Amino acid sequence: MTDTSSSPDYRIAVLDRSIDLLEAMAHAGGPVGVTELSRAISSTKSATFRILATLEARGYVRRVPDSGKYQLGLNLVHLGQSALGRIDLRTIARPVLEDLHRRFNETVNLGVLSGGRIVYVDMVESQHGLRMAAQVGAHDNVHSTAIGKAILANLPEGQRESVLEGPLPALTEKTLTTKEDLLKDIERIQVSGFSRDRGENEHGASCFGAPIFDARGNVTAAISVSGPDTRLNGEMAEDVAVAVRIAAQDITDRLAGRDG
Amino acid sequence: MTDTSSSPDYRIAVLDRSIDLLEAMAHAGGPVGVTELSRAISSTKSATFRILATLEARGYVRRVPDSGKYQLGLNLVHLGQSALGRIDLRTIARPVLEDLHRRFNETVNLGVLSGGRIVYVDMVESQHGLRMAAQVGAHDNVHSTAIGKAILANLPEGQRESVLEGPLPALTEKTLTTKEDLLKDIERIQVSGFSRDRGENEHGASCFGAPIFDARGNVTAAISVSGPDTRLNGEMAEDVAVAVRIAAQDITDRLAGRDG
DNA sequence: TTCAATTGTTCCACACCTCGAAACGAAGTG
DNA sequence: CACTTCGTTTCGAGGTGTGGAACAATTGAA
Repeated sequence: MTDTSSSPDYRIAVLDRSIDLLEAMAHAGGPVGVTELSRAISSTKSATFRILATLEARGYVRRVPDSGKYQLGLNLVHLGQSALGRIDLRTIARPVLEDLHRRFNETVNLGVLSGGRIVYVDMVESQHGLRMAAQVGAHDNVHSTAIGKAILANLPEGQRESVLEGPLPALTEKTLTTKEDLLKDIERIQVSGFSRDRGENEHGASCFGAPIFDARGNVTAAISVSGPDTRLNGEMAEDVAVAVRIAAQDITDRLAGRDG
Repeated sequence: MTDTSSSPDYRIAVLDRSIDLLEAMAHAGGPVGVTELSRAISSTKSATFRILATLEARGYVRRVPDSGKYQLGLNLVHLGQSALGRIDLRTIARPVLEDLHRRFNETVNLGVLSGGRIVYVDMVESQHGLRMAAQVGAHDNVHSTAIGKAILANLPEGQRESVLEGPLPALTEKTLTTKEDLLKDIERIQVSGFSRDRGENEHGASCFGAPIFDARGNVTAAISVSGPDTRLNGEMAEDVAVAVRIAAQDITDRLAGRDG
């Protein structure tokens, strides 16, 4: 994501480069060396080495013993948890997610809109071998997920427009990729109170979502229940849709201080 | 933590300062303004503003709407999860932690040694109202925790010495604060195979721990079961001690590829 | 409503910080 | 043994990030 706003550029180059490096390490999926990282961030070995040395001294990068390679350090976990911990939503929503999980034994997700993307902030995974799964902290699309569409349907007009005018890539052959198609779906969501992802984000997966509002009535998050469409169909699907809507309303009520 | 090694100083000042700022925000526990942050990191408002602008552009800091204050951004979650995800240990250990939790309904922890401190990487909390609890990503002392002492007892001599020569602060009146006392306790741990924290880290808490070894036989982590000493005593305590040792051995076997 | 205090934002001269290139030592490979 | 590649170190220099000041916006008290 680049800053395309018209605000003056206060960016600090070496800090941008350091973030590039951390993201490259997250992407690498295993220990990486100085030279490989310098190539990944289009920098020199000496500049890369100095960034690594600073991050290592502070515990944000770790040198793998006897290998000369680096990986992300555990102090990032604390910052990540602190970032998550700031969300009262997560604490309040958790019991509701667990109730849904107990009832249907499918994967239950909680996501928020952040930087034009959905970020998963909590998750209770199904115990079935075949199940939907993602990772807390992972990003996903707005236009092709049940959580994203549930939020989109309840955003103020201007914010919705800026999402719909943006890129709408096809993830599967079922993804809605035009503004017109999405607006029709959004109308249905506004009437029914829940969203549905019929294999739009992941082939063979089905997912029901519903929006969560804060005390001022702004949509801030959504929850969803997802699984293979071989399980989430017929009467089961109707039960899940109803339950997700009620659960999301329950979370909204708790956030507003109304007893559930 | 400052880098006190004798290695040449490759530190980048603005990166150190940026990390100071992120840590100050994590510590603040709520949205903070530019001036407050500049004071917290002993910098000027303009320098602080530029760091915030860069971090905000990249999603690592978020500006709270209509307030001019900042809080940690959700992109930190992804880095934190990536840092955690690198630990196969966590995935392998989780079912074992859950078994211990089901059996005793006390808080079960998994921790690793990192930067001379214990970092909790996973945790299953007791369902009792009165329970031990911490946060994944949180740090703790080596010399006063069951996890820390379990690791300490199995470190190579040189590594153990450097911990024991370091500061050994008293957390409670029961904390072992001399190298001599800790060495006696370490001998007992080496013979029995488990460690015990009798209110050394937290008044009124009891905790049993056992070490986990990697495929090469190096101690890398430990698990523990903890609760109030009103519950963890007598025969129950003996059962927990035995179970923790067996569980840690189970995790060690799984890491080495031996069927549990 | 007015005023003072505080905070957030912007600007610019310049000091010094970070850079890149080059060199060196170590490790691995044929 | 020779060559290649990588990690580490050094240093002169250019340009980046700084700090202080000024300005705009916000807040709170009278």
